[in-house]
Amino acid sequence: MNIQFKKGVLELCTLALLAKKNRYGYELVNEISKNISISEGTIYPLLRRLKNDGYVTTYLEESNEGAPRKYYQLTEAGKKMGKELKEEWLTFVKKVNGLLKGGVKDE
Amino acid sequence: MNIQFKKGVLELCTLALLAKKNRYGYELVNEISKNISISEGTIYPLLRRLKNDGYVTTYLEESNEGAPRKYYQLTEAGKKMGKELKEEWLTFVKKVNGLLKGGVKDE
DNA sequence: CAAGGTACTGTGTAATGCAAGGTATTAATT
DNA sequence: AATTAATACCTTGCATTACACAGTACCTTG
Repeated sequence: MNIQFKKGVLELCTLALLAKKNRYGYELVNEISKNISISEGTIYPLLRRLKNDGYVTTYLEESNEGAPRKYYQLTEAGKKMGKELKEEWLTFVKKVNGLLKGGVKDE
Repeated sequence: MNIQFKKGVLELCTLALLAKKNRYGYELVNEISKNISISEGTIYPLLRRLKNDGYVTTYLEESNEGAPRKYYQLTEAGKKMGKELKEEWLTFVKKVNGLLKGGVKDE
């Protein structure tokens, strides 16, 4: 998979998944990996960034298996950011697809 | 506009535009800028990379105004690369959009 | 202790932004 | 005619940023 396409999109995906329900980091990696190949070392720094920027809060919860899970929860700012990013993404895709098709017509 | 979304996509757009007809650098900047904001300093290094990788060849042609124009022309490898990148892009977009919608259903 | 689930860190890569520089041609000015 | 301005065009260098990859560390169960 083309690495470059992912830039900026992982943040969008993360916010979108968290908009559905709270999740812990390892779970996010697995969910996203179903569609887009990523590794843990990519998600955790991203989550820390989101927390530093005030888009998510975290809380710990015990797990039946393994270490306690750190759940991530969207703040109001995070929800807003998620919506905006999604809009930007959809607009961006339209523009790119426009370039892919057109380009000959005029001039 | 979200800078990160552009990563990898500019190459795709460039190859797509060149697939329609040969163009010179400055023209490419203007064409792409109609949809996606970029600057010359971004496109020229990209074009050089494409040339080094054997995806395009170049030839000079005089211009009525200003310096002679360096036209960029796709090689066979470039055409192939363009098609592949486009496929990858379309697939990628589908997957991302899938994540944006779904995410709750299963599990 | 072994194994696997979970969280985190550090270093490297690669694409883009931005700013600045450089060349060539035409038009305006002197 | 010579200088200058303006425009079109090409190039380079440094900073930024997100992601990959590999490695560390903890916890729990068997």
